[in-house]
Amino acid sequence: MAVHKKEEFSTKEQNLAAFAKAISHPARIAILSVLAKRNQCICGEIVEVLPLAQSTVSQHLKELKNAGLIDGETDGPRSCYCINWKAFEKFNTDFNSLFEKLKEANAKCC
Amino acid sequence: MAVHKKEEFSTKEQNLAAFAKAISHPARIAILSVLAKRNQCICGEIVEVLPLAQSTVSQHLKELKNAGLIDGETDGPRSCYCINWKAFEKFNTDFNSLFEKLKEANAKCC
DNA sequence: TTGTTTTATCGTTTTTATACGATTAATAAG
DNA sequence: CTTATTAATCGTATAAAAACGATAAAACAA
Repeated sequence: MAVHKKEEFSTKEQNLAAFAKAISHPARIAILSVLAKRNQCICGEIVEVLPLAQSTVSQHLKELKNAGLIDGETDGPRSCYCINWKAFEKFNTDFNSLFEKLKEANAKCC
Repeated sequence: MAVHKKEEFSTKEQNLAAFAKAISHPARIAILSVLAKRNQCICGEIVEVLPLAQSTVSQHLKELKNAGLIDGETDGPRSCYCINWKAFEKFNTDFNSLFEKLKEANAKCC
């Protein structure tokens, strides 16, 4: 049991789910929000704003980066991060292509 | 350790994260996609389409319902589900209000 | 070279999620 | 009343996520 079957779904479904997973924690929403407001930001500034330990923030940043939602590069001993807007545009497109089609129908159950 | 700190973030951040969490699994994306295409659908039809056991699908449906993304009502021994479009509109609004503002800036790191 | 600052990684613990089979509950059909 | 159909729930096993402290690595400063 507990064998994961994610790979049995379509690529589009997997991609959408992966993006959603990346933003499925309030800390990561908060990180993205800070990056959106400041355009770019070093790790330490994010740690100051969040109610989490440095190692935990670093972990969240890593997940966001792995999911492709942010880019990061080192600047001396610091790490500078910014949002990868292309990933957000892709999410919006795929999201709408799956769910927007019938919105005007506004059906109720049965 | 491993104390969860989700409650220390803003309501908006928590709501966005909760919505994202609900769609963070390809099976739930697939369920929503089926519901969007068919407008409404009984549980058994969804089970037929997905590569998962009935109990697992039922679990996913419960999560989607708890998160407010779908509505469901019983029809005899069957259960009929449909998408709650209002929840999707709210997600779109909140999502954009957090992240859309600086898109045109399109900044690169540092 | 030595020390300081900054961030990433490691190891660990606790909690949550995923998945299934088995069972239960409820309705419909005979 | 009995039986079949349908879906939800329970119990359980495994996997993944969240969080922290401690440590390591890298760059800069003294």
